[in-house]
Amino acid sequence: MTDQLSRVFAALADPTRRDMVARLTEGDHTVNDLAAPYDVSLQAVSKHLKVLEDAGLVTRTREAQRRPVHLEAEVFDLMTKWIERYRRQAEERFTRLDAVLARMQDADDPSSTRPQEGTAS
Amino acid sequence: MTDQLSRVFAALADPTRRDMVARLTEGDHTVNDLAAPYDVSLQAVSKHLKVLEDAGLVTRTREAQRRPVHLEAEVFDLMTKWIERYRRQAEERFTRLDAVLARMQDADDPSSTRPQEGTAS
DNA sequence: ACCTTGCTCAACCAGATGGTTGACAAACGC
DNA sequence: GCGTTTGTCAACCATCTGGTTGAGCAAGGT
Repeated sequence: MTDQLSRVFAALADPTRRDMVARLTEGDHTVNDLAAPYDVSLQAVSKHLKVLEDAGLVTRTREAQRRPVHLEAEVFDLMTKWIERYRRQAEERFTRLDAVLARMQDADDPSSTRPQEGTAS
Repeated sequence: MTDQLSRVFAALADPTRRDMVARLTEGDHTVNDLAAPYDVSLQAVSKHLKVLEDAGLVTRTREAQRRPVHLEAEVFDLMTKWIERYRRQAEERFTRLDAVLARMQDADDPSSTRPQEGTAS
């Protein structure tokens, strides 16, 4: 699971991490700040942040003794591109299938007026 | 990890499964058919399909002794919605931040370049 | 100087994941 | 009926994951 796309999907497969990302859209947060709503140790949150960081979804800088976490929203595009590509492809196929079904029904239907000949050669 | 969104993300975090989904956009495939390109046992592929099925990305029907696998592309919307929602939010904040920075620069003397993110109302 | 705050690293643990092999079921071809 | 094709189920195994606690480090506050 070395490629980034896999890491991004894996990172967002966890509800806690998704919630963190959601909250980071409001703006940067410190680790303690992020950890507050969850009923887990600070270390667990730190681990979650490492996962998000390795996926490229987040960066951590330094500011005094605090380490503000910043969302890198561009990575979303990676996913969106993948998803949209295949969804579009699936939809196109679906449309083509509809066309095929329509033609089949046309050819099959005894009451059809059959205004055209068979498959054009 | 019981919610569907988590299962969908987790399912797509594996390159083999993503490739399967990609190939299924061309149309339904049998399990053997799907397994062909990969250097793993048929059982492993069967497991991958179970993961995709549990995520709602795929359905398996029966047709003679074959079990054609069918892609359920609507589930993509679940992800797209989540992603787009937060990406939009992040971008909006980004825009607001730009506005704030512009105002700061306007108010401050150009020489003063403190990178302070003080509580702007 | 010393304590507190904010956070990470290391070690450990239970459970999930992704792979294997072996057995078996279900439907067709003969 | 019998074997073949197609695929699943079960058991096992190594590794990854998400959690824990304990130790420690870096930067301010006093």
